[in-house]
Amino acid sequence: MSTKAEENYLKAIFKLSGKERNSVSTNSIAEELQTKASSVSDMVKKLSEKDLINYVKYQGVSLTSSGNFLAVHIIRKHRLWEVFLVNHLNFKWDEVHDIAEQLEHIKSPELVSRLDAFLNYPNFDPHGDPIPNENGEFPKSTAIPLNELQIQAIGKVVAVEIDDSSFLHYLDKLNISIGSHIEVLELNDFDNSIDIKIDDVHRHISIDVASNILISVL
Amino acid sequence: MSTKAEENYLKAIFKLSGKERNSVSTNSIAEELQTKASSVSDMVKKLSEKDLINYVKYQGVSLTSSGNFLAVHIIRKHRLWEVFLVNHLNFKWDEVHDIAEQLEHIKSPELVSRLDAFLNYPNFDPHGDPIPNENGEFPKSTAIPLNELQIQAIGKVVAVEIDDSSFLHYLDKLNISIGSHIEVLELNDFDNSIDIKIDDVHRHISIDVASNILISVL
DNA sequence: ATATTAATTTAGATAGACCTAAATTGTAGT
DNA sequence: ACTACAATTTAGGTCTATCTAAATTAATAT
Repeated sequence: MSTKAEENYLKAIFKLSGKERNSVSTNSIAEELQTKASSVSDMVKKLSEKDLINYVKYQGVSLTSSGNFLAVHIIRKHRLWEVFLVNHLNFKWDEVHDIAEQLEHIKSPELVSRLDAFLNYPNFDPHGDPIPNENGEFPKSTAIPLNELQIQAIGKVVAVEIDDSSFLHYLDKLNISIGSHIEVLELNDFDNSIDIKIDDVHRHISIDVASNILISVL
Repeated sequence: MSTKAEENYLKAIFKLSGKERNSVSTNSIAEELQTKASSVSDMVKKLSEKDLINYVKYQGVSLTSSGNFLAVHIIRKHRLWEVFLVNHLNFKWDEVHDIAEQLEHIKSPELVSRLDAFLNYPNFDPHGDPIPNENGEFPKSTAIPLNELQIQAIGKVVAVEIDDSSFLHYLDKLNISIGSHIEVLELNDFDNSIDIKIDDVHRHISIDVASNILISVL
């Protein structure tokens, strides 16, 4: 049985290793989990003994298939709970992260599958992030980050890559939400910022914001 | 901020001290929480330092008003989640206890009040147990244990006092559920067992079962 | 090739929650 | 009033998950 701390480490490693399944450094895990590198060294040893990660001293870690499976299932729970909180308890999308962080550690496979059914087997959470099914498979998405669009491209916001409340709050202020239609007006080479049009309003956004907004091109 | 362990102790003390708010012994807490008396001694000291309980060595403990408040709110969360699990996720009443034990420790006042609203401010959980409101006040009930009924009395089952799945399963087998109509046919002095009629079927039940079924007399 | 530096690991502590075994206290029965 | 026993507490240890500070290893730059 995995502890909450272990689950948080697996989730962090999953997140950091990205789609390319890169190996992840001790320091980056420490940064992600707001803890010290020495603590990470300790935990990484334990996870390795449990065969949840591959670990060679001084060479970073990567998830084993069972570690990956566990991580994905925690993400599944997190995102299902977010759907519940937003769709049924009327939370806003920027309010649910911390609560879902707690709920994701509830242990009951039956609960997860019934929650999934109750929510009508959603494929995406309120931030547009894909929800893996019980086999750990993610729904496909062809979305690309807003900053990779061509000039004059028109697309629809399908997801955001950060679930941090200050970021989401900022998007709310710009009137950007899942489903918003966006047209790229101008790409500014000097700072990589972008001029866009949303609901006929012109906006100027930074690369940091744009790269975390996923678009499906129309 | 209270830990899970502390919350479980407060809940246990609340349960054991009963309506009379009796002082509770170390041993009984250990028994209730399936732990050792020495562990209870340790924890009781900590809770006392936090002013959640009154504690004098060798003389048992009782909840302070803030301890009581906390305990009641955990019970509130537990019971609200049980309503959710049974009414919305279609769990059976004998399946929800362990999951609610986990959910009750989720920390988010906003979540509790929204869940309460979503569930339509229920007064009783699926076992008929009263759900305290946000001020910690329990809805009144005039129900009495089945074993205290007079012969020939007719009543309705309004609650059960044990949440244990084997007990609930047994009641299912006897066809007893919240709302069942029961008539007392015979009281057997020698073993305090009772003959009852449910849905025109005669049943024989022990005092141990009867004392945990609460009846509202018709 | 080697020295510096940055990343990582180890050593040794701490805090929470538990344990066993030993010591202490309260109380019931004579 | 005293003794025996049961209940309770203390002492000292374990395990998990942290930490700081020191030591080690890897990588980089000259």
